[in-house]
Amino acid sequence: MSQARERGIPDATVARLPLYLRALNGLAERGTATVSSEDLAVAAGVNSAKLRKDLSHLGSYGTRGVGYDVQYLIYQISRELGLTQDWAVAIVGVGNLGRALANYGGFVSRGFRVAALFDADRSVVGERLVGMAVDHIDALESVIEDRGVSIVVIATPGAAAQQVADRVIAAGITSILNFAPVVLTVPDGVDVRKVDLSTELQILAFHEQRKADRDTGSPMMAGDWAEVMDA
Amino acid sequence: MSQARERGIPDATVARLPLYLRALNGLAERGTATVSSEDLAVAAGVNSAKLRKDLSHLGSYGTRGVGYDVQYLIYQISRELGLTQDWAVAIVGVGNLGRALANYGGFVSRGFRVAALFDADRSVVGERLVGMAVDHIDALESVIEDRGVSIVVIATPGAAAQQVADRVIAAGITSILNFAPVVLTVPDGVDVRKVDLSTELQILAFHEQRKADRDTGSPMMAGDWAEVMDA
DNA sequence: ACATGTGAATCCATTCACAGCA
DNA sequence: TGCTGTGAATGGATTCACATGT
Repeated sequence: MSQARERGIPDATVARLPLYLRALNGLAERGTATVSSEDLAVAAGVNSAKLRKDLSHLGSYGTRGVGYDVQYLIYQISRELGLTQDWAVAIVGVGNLGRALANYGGFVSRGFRVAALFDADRSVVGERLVGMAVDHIDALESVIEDRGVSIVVIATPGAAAQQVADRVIAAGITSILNFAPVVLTVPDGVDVRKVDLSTELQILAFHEQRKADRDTGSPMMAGDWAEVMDA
Repeated sequence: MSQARERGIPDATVARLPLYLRALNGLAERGTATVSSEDLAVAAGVNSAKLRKDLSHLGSYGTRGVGYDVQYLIYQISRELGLTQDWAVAIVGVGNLGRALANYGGFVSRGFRVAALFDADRSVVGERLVGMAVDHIDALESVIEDRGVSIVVIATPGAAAQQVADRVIAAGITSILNFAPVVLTVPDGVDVRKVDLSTELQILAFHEQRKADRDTGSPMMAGDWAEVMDA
């Protein structure tokens, strides 16, 4: 039975666990004690076979004929995701986006804590934000060390991002959430996840265009690319 | 030859096209005229076989023995993504995040234009932001119609998101970029992409925990979940 | 000689469908 | 009976490796 917990949970599964956790928290708030894979799947927006397979990678936490205990499953998923400890997060780049991230309540949900803010602009350094003074980027390494930061969010302009990544990695960081629109090059063992607004918009535009083409029946002319390109 | 353009490009490929486009723009700025799949793959952070397979879905735009013409490939990918027209984007929810998105220059890169801003808070309505007055959410349908909005970004609190989605969909929108931490339920034919900060952090925490466990060799005790859960 | 474009092989994820258990 | 947990079947995506064309 269950080869489950011995080695690696599939990436696709890990990526959905936060989703399940959120759905479970919603159920818990409404006082639901027990939930079937079918109901939980609906709440999380996935199909129930996938949900059961995903949960089976963690272990056998359900009861046949009954379903899953909501509180128990919340705990198991939280533990698996490492949310029973709290993680010190640093945000590098306190521009529009960095500020929004620092203030965004849901962002620093249970398990995470903004422990440091950095910027290169001296006129921003010292400003207080969510009860925390912005440090100058010069202090990056020492502050990361002192405050036990283990996850770094990069919210700088694209041009600065790789350099910031290099420095935090040298300082021992192995988990980076990158909002800058560049591909970061990092050594093995460092995890980078990226959030890329313009990429997401472009993917939507692609599908939107497809829908429009299908409706009008217009065949999307080949066109002379040269005239569009120069400037 | 090439079944390419006749029917659907794989989703995984579509999701990478913006990446290639960005890498190509970087090369173009440095005056590079021609690039091999190997070099472009490095710039985009993928492997070259994947890159070639991806591009082959668009057509045969390379030259054997030579590589790809940078400008030409930029044009072809742009066209495929629908970036040769410009898309009117509305942002719903002008809080911290909505403001950051509106101001984020790279966000509204070539092909996209912020055409409307909405908020439910009367004290925000009328405020000007990126040369545009914030409209009250009551005007959602009429403004979307009037300004030809085709992509809506939801940056509201979670509780309002589904309601906003229902309304914009009723108004004819079929492309939504959702920043609110909820699973949106939408009819077939509507595309939703979500950007979820806390999910990304949780995925990083999972891997970070794995690394820590591997280093310490600590087996992650089973623990009594009850004591962690009550409150 | 060289780099693309692509069948074939492989790997991973999803879905099906049912055995096993409460 | 009802719902979980999971082998088996399916479907996609990635990678390999080379035939093809310049």
